[in-house]
Amino acid sequence: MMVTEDTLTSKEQNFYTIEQVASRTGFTKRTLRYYEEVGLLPPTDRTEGNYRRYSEADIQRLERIKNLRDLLGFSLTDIRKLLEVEDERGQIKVAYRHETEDLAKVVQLDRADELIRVQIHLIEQKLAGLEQMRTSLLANLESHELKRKELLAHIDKEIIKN
Amino acid sequence: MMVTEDTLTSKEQNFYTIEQVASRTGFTKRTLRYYEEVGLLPPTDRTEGNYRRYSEADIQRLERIKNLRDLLGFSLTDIRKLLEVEDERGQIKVAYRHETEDLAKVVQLDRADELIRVQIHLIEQKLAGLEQMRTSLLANLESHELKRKELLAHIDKEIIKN
DNA sequence: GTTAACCTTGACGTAAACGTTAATCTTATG
DNA sequence: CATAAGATTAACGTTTACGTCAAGGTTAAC
Repeated sequence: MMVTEDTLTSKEQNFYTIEQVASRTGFTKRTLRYYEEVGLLPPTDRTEGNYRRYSEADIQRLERIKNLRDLLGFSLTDIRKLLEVEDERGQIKVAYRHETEDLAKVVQLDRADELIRVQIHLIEQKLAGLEQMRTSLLANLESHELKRKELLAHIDKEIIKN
Repeated sequence: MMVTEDTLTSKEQNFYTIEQVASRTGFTKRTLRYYEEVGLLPPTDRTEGNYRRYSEADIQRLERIKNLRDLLGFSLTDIRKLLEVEDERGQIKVAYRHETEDLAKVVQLDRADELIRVQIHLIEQKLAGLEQMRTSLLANLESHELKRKELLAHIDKEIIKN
């Protein structure tokens, strides 16, 4: 039998089995392996027996993926690109300590910004479309409200007449 | 050779070939036929020679479908259900002239509103998620701007020193 | 140390949403 | 009326995003 609770609370480093991550994130185990396979999630740590061990960081990345997929409707390819940009940004921060050329840093910042701006543009397009849809739907509700009043007034008249 | 402009402006009834609809909506011709096949778009009128003739109403429905698909990320099955609801609403309007029961109309309006509200809720959730993403990305740009200034200042100092 | 529960990697299967090709028919000009 | 440009259906192909075995290795508990 297997434990259901995490037994590695010793070093405060919390790890999770694929089963635990599946139940906590809502993804299936298959999906978790698939995301690793296609490069959405970097290969996790492994145990001695080659079992995957997920970290808190992995889980947070998965939550991010879920938002991008379910909330924003991005394809996995889109998501991978988005996350690659973020990863690159992370690496820029690391490079900050090892890079000797200040100019090279600036160039990398410029590159990161360029990609971020692309993302923002995409997001703003979706925002505009969604807002338009919303106002249109709200207008529908308004017009229904009017019709409802008319109908109810008419019904009242009928009642009074009898 | 075929005309590129519509030649049927006689009865003010504007019709479009599948090619024209494709270029105006951004869907491919294959997709337009497919949507008809799976019941997303009701079978259009046909010409004598069995060519599809799209109306303005068809185009508007297609724009709606595009929004639901691209902006909200609904599956075609979801969209079909949503549009079926709207069709129901359309039929309510027709029923407006034939329905004798005012109360029945009100009930149907209520039902329609309920479903519209569900859509609005979905949209607002997506809006919130997108706005959060945008502000987060904008914050990134800001912080990069700061770092860039620091780096450039440092570079200037180096230059002056030499 | 065996067994049940859980993991691993293939590898093949599948549903959705179209793409592509083929064979044939229409139709607006020259 | 011939013909090029565009339309039709039918059918098979493709991509994405996983589902589903199958064959075997691992581990905790008895």
